[in-house]
Amino acid sequence: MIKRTTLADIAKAANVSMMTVSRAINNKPGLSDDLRQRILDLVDEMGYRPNTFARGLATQQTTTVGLVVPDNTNPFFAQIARGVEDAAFENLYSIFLVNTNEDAARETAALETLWQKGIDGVILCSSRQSEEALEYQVQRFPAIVLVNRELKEPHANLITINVNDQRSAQRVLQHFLDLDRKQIAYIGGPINSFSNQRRLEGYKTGLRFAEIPFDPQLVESTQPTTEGGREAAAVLLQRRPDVNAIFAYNDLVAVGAMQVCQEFGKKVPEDVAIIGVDDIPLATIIRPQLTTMHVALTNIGRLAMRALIDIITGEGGSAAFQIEPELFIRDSA
Amino acid sequence: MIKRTTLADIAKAANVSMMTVSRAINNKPGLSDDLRQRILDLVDEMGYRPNTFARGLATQQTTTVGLVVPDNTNPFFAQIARGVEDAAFENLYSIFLVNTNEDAARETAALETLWQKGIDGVILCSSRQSEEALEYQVQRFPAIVLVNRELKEPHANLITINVNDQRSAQRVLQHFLDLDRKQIAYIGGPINSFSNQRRLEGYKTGLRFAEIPFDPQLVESTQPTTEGGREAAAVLLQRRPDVNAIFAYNDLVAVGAMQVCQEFGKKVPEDVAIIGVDDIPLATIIRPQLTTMHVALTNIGRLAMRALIDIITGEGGSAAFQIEPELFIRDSA
DNA sequence: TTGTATGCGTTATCAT
DNA sequence: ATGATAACGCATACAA
Repeated sequence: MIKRTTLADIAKAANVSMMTVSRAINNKPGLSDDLRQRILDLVDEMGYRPNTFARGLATQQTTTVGLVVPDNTNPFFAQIARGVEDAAFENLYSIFLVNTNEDAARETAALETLWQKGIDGVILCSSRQSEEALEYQVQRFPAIVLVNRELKEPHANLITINVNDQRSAQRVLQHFLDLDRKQIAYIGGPINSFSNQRRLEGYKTGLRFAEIPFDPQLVESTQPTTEGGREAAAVLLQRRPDVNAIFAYNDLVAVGAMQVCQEFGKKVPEDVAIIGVDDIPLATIIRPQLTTMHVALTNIGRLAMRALIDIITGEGGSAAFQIEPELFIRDSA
Repeated sequence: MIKRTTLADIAKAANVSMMTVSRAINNKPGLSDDLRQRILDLVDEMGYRPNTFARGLATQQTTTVGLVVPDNTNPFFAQIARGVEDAAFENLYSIFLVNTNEDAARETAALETLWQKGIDGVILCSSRQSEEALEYQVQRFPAIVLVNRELKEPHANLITINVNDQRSAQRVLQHFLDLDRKQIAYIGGPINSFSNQRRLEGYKTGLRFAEIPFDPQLVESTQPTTEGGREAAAVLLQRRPDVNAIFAYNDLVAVGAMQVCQEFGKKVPEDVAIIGVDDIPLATIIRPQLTTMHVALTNIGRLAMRALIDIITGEGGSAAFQIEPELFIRDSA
């Protein structure tokens, strides 16, 4: 393996002090243009690259952030991660990726590990931590962006980004009612998921507007996966064969539900209309194409990363972004 | 923000030297059990956690590796990434995620950035670098695992993991022939992709075995996406309406091709049989379910990470793993 | 069993 | 304009 060239090597070769070299490569004033050029040439020639973490030790800035997601395999988070990574790359930041597997303990462990690295900030997606645990994390990290999660108290180093789940759910209900569907079921995600709770609220509010009594029999909870959607839909359809509309927690669940409906001999959308949330690529791949609440996932990722940088550089903080999804009407409803 | 507790803080509080504390937390011999316990208690109490990178500076080991993929949004790489991350987590390693967007220049830039961090190794997926460029990377990084790419020369700090694309393609052809299909098209991925070239070779070999002349008209190249599959299939079907079997570069392409076939009024698999590669989750979600060469993607990720650790710890290196895919017969062929 | 000196690669501070 | 020295947080080598 090639030995790394260090500042000291360049300094020796140029017959100057390390500080002069440091100034040269960091574009700081304090040396003649001639010398600077001579040093830069040498840097090029000897293939010198500053060690990020040695620099980080000295400056207390690592230009490195953590990205914590439940599962990078889930298209929802994959899209967000892509946005985060793109924005990070553009701003010369690097990202640590960690999966929590939807497990609060593993999430805590992940944050612990990240903290040990002295990174500049964290983007935490769909956190399962308790309010207090999160408060603690907000205190210890220099900067935090929470995606899909809120916190009661504002903090100068915290920005939250949330999809407007309530409105999203209400928009879905409205569309079902426009379609004259009244037996509207909600297949929700994990019960301890916050966005699930908000969507459930929106679902109830939507029903109230339409003066349809809330019926617990029309609500199921499940894992946010296709398989979860299948299981929940099967239970639901057995219990209430009269269902003619399903609002699914996300597109994955919606697709699972759609398949089970078809397997039960119900046509989509004629017999059962289905609407998902997120608009992941799968939504336009399956047939019938999924009507869904479109969320600009990659943009959320980019926004999250930029917000984090803003906090780090002291230009932001204490904001709460609301992302407004839009109903994309396709073929399933 | 809470001030970080350092070794020095603990040392002062315990009235011992930093070294004693260091020994205590690293489980090294050289101090009484009493003292060790007293220090550990203090560590707990004061919430001390060693700074990974400060430690890395001293030891030249960061327990951090880079994961370079074309696009973490692509289920293929998402699955691999998940395996890598899981294995990393289990072994207390952290991973930097970088997307290259299938762009060789961006890949080079990514590796440059990673190298600046002084990480312990890199897992490089589907590299688009030239042979020489890769040789250079192998020389500068302490450890490298190449997924989906080979190198002519072996290196002590290099391990490659490749799917047996040739055999994979031949198996597909064999299945088509069993089905009595003779007009077999190949919708390949990007022309500069190595696995694409190997699959094309396998396709040709398969034809030769069956004594079917190779017909360039039956080969198309495209992006490894559903959209790419759609475009290529449309061109193909227009040019050769007699096609009755399609071997697709991957499942995404296969699904796109399948849809276009259906839109052209061809039934799958009756009129056109289709087989993909990878067996991503989508393969079992769409209807008809996709017949495909199953590749244990998450396992590849885990294997890659473990191989990398083996090189780092000096227990491995200079190996070339071949992953044998298996034909999963479902409904599309 | 415990401590001291030194170095990892870089930057900040204060001199010159 | 340039350099010497200390500091970042930790570990290694060597003393005591």
